[in-house]
Amino acid sequence: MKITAQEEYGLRCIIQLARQTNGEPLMVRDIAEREGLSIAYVEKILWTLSRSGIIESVRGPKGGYRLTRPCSEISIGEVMRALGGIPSQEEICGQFTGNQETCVHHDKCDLQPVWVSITDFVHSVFDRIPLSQLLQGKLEVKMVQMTAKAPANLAG
Amino acid sequence: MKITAQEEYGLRCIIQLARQTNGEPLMVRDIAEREGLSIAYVEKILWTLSRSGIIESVRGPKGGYRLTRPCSEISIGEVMRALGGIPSQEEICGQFTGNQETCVHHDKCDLQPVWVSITDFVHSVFDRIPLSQLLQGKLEVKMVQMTAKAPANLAG
DNA sequence: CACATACCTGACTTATTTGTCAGGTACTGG
DNA sequence: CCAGTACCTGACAAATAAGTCAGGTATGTG
Repeated sequence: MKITAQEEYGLRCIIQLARQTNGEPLMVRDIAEREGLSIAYVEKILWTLSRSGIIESVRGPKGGYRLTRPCSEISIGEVMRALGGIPSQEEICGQFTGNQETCVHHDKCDLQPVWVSITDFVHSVFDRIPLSQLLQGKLEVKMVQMTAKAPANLAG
Repeated sequence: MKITAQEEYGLRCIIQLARQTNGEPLMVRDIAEREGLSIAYVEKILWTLSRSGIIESVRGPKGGYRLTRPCSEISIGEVMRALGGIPSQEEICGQFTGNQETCVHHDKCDLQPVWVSITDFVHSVFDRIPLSQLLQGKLEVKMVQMTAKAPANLAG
């Protein structure tokens, strides 16, 4: 379970935009410098984000990028999805088909409930954290413990 | 946040071993057939798992692989870690350093608490599910909702 | 309207992950 | 002690992700 470069750098770039309180667009060059990334790479990442409508560009002198909505109304989850993000359960099962066209387990998969639970949870966590919350210093995220159990009639 | 092929197929292979109730080793060929994977690929995956000591091989005729402990004493988390698994917080911060040697954010990173919370949680979920629980039909995993908040003095 | 600024975008290179191949080693049975 | 079975292992090939390059387009200023 890996965090991709797209996700990490994409979130970091959009956090830079969220920091921009005066409403003026922020240049790619500035973002690249602040994050220690190349201009070309930041352009590519921001282009991806702008296609999803989360950010928009302003061309010409004094141009740059800015959020299309206040940062309190944009969740991390939305950004993650725009960046490729966490797969849905269908995507997971459709992705690992081995040598076959479809997964050999069909709907009798022991692993599927695990992936579904984890990914659903991660989605729900990310959907509840707006960008604004990341800017307020050390964010505290508390998560109550889960329980896992098989149907009682089969347990033993 | 992607599930890797190693994790998916590694877990599926070890589930096949966990199904083997008579204590006899299971051949690579059988696993490959049941999972729709090539023999060579399954060999590679099982070799990785055997290096970590979770499974062991029996050579020669009637040989194969088996778990080194009862499946009730092996957690998914342990298997995931053997397969590359979920990164620790240090690994995440050390991985995305852009053009620099180290991440430009040092310890003032807005994103770090998010990754730490999520990965800690995922670890704790996986560590609590033993392989035996996966075999008992449809596993139910319930997770109570999390809360996220910034320190009150900075909120607004 | 010319020019500088700064975004736009597809093609390309490089790195990493995924999956295969080939030849080797250990064990068992006759 | 020979032959067949089945694991062992490094090197290679293919696919995907990460990151760069080059030339283009829109906008504001004098």
